[in-house]
Amino acid sequence: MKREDSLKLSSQLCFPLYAASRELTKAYAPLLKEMGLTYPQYLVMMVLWEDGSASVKDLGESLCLDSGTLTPMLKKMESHGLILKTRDPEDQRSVIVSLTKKGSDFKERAYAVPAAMSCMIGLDEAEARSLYALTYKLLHALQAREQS
Amino acid sequence: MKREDSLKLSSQLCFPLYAASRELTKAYAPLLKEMGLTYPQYLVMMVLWEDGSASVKDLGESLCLDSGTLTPMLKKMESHGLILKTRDPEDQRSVIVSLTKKGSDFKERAYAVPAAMSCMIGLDEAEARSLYALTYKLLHALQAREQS
DNA sequence: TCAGATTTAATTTTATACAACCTTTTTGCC
DNA sequence: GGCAAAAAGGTTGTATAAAATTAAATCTGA
Repeated sequence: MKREDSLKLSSQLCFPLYAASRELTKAYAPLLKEMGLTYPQYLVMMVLWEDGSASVKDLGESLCLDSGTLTPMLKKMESHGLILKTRDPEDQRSVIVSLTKKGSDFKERAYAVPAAMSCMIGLDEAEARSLYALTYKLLHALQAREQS
Repeated sequence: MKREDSLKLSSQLCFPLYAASRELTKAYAPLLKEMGLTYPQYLVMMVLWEDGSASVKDLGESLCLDSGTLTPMLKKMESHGLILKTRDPEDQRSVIVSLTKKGSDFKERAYAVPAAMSCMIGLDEAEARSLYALTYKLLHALQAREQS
């Protein structure tokens, strides 16, 4: 690529990723609205549906989010009756997040979400698999960079 | 995929996209810091470096951002001396954004940014091209959905 | 054992994002 | 011309995000 093209928006790999990520969040919104969830909140719920409970640190590592984002988000989810927060008796620094009955029951309704989304992405299965692999590879490369 | 797996975080196509997008923004930050730009502001600058000037509507269409995001962002960029805002004499509704000398001069320094980023993404050229194509395909599919 | 280092959350500050709504201006259309 | 509809940008309210700082609890090595 010529130097003078390297600053064109259309040459950027990062821009469609950034834009598609935001459009995806917007596409999720109407599906999650009936459960009163936002997309990041839905991700927290997925971790909890799978693992039962998790510390704030665990959630942060799973979702690549820090406490500055999670703490206010979890506070809202708690006030909406989806989760409970308790201190770990073994280590009082750690806050354990778990599901309420309501939060747990939402799992059944949530199965409709990935089903509906798969119709919206406009990719066939091979493309979706390829995109999945590439975004994870990119994510891991960027995370490795953070250590140094 | 089995139904019970469909809500696992590791089955989601959207999550690595969402996480990688945020990690990318973080990776850009130190490169842009010396120019006092954030990643979204850098995108605005790229449009202006390429086109010279653009209305708020043009910027919104190019970057998939609405006035609720752009208006305060452009206000900051103006106060930092990077851009100018003038009303279009042809259409008083429209605000034309253009570069100051300082903003224009930053283009030379910015060539270092895509060069540095290409080393960070951990993808070879074929993978980068493939990811570019897939994210644009996804972006366009999601945008088409918005009309309906 | 106990002082310092580390870990874990919470808080604060700054900067997006987006939906919903509002104001001003322009455009159609009769 | 006159007026409804559309277009453009701004405003408000809510929800992330991330960096930097603080505070509390735990761990660790001399």
